[in-house]
Amino acid sequence: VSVTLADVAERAGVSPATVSRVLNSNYPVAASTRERVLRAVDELDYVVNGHARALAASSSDVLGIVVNDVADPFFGLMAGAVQAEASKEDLLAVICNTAGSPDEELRYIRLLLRQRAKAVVLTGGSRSGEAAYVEEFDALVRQADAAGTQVITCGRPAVAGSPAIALTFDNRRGAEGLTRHVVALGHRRIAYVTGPRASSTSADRLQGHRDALRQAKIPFDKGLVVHGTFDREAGVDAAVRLLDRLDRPTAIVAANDLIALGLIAGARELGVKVPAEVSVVGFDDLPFSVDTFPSLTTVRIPLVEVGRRAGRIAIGHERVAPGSVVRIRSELVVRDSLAAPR
Amino acid sequence: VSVTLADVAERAGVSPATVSRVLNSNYPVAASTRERVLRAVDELDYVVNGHARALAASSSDVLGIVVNDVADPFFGLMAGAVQAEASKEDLLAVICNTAGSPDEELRYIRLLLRQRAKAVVLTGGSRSGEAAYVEEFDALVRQADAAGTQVITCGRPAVAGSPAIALTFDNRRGAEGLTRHVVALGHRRIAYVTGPRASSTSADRLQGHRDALRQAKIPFDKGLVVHGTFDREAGVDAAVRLLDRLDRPTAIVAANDLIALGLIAGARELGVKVPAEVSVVGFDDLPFSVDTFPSLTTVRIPLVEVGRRAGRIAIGHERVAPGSVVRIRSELVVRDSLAAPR
DNA sequence: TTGTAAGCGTTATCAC
DNA sequence: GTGATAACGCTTACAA
Repeated sequence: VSVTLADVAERAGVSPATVSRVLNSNYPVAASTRERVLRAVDELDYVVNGHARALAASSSDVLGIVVNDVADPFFGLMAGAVQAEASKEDLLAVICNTAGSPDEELRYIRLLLRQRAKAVVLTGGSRSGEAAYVEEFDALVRQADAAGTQVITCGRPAVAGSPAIALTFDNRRGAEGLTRHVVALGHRRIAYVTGPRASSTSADRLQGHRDALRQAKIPFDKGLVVHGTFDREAGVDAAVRLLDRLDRPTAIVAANDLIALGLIAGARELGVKVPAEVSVVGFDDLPFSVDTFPSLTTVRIPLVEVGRRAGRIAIGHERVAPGSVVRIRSELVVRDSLAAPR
Repeated sequence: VSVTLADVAERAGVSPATVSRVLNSNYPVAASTRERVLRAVDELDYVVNGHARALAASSSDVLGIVVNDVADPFFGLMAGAVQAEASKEDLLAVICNTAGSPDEELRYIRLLLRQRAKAVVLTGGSRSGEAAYVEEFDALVRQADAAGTQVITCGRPAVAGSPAIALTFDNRRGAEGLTRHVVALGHRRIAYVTGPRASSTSADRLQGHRDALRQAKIPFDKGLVVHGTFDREAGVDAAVRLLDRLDRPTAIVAANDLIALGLIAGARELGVKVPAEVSVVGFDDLPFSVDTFPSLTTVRIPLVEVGRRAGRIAIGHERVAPGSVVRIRSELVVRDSLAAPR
């Protein structure tokens, strides 16, 4: 069905090579010939076959970005920044949405490797636990390295011996500092709403929270931990579970801002005042966290900078040795959703 | 540098054809042979060349989604929904971020056509005005049709005679209803903060606003219109311009929720109470609009359903004739950011 | 300036 | 079951 370069050549009365030259304008071609070729292209609605081209020229100008959830600004911010850098080098960045599925993630990585992408940027934490996944993932990273595709992770723990370049977030320390701050204000009964069990980000942040509790000699109470997902709804659900009872906590620490947002919304629905009756804090400092009411106390991760950095490494503007680990610092951001307990 | 199928064949002591058969498991192969081949694949870290495969098999399992801004949930919601549908058919959806640049948009569409994507889903309004862009865009849609790539637009005005399938938003009617509602509450001095001039979405919504003013016999005052972009910052800027003066409007209509969010934030900074001193309304009903303070009165566009619909059409689960137009209805959502003027 | 022809790394159609 | 071998549609020396 498809019209090929040969068809165009025939129609223009020239050789395929000439058509190719016109199309790539990387070689002198007589103006009149060029003219005829372009007309033929137009008349036939010809579109080069990218696969054939990539195969023949063994070139590739695409760069992949893998995200868990495009609708979550946490990922959107990083992805957008990577894309912006990529476009500076005329690379085309394609974003792949796994919707949180490990299988989809692997499928997309495979796709990108098959397409010989220049680089693959993986955003978000890894999945601990699932052995098959971890093994396959590591194998893919090795293959990528062998095939010359650079792998850059953003927010995933560095794997010893892996050729991937890791931009890591100090989730544990950030969470520790956050809870320490909550404790410093006098809170003792502090709940925690965590993300998916399998997520390394969840695990690290929860660990940081526990570190802070231990330092303050506050016993860790499992009954005050709610497990869920990383989205707003999880926060709303958790609010109901934590606030609709007599022995409610004076503060709730959320594993991310989206959950915190849900907590605030849930509290409002239940008629519980934030921060007067319960404090809520988040993590990530997504743009909306300044617009919630009350505005959110949280831990800032410079996501746009992370994306920009990953992009620059991917396009070779910043040279980093394979296997390097770049630690991204997070920072406490104090706003209005946290106050001393009454 | 790259290891090829032939390398694997040699290592396994079989022919390339056999390796191919093992890899695609679409043909009987002796278990022992298969075993050897797989080991060779593993040892060599072999990754099939997707371009060669696509060329030889003339197959393609990718679907493209073009968005203006990944970090904007307006696009993220649609893109995520399209992706979710695509994955049901084992298609891989790649999202391309144009960052609002017409050139990038065209580049990505070209990329997708070259890659012989199954379908291309274009989200967001079109750019009116720029003739060269419009012409090139229409040419690409024609080429896509010729090459068998289905084009589906979401929120872009339908083009007569175009083979693209258009899911259109009733921006004009939605905006008209919104402003009519504002007027009904008694507002007469109503400002409008619009998006990019070249955007069809901007133009349509502003037109709807003017329609409503005309019906109410309220003269249109250019001094009350602020031009900007579709993001939060534009709203903050507009707030300063509109509220920091004596003859300030009693209500401000924003071209989208992000702008409205900025307006509310700006008003708060200026110490102007919403809705007591100024009402603010938005458009789109993004998820956060229920979490702002006060919550946002807006017009709902069912973005997730739109994306799902586009996805279903793209994967052939829903049959729609080329050139069809599907009108998506919008709906007024009344919340707290709008009140009668004092 | 233009044409010829040899790849690029797969898959698919034959034979064996 | 397995192995040659011809496509697939393009780029790029090398010739002319």
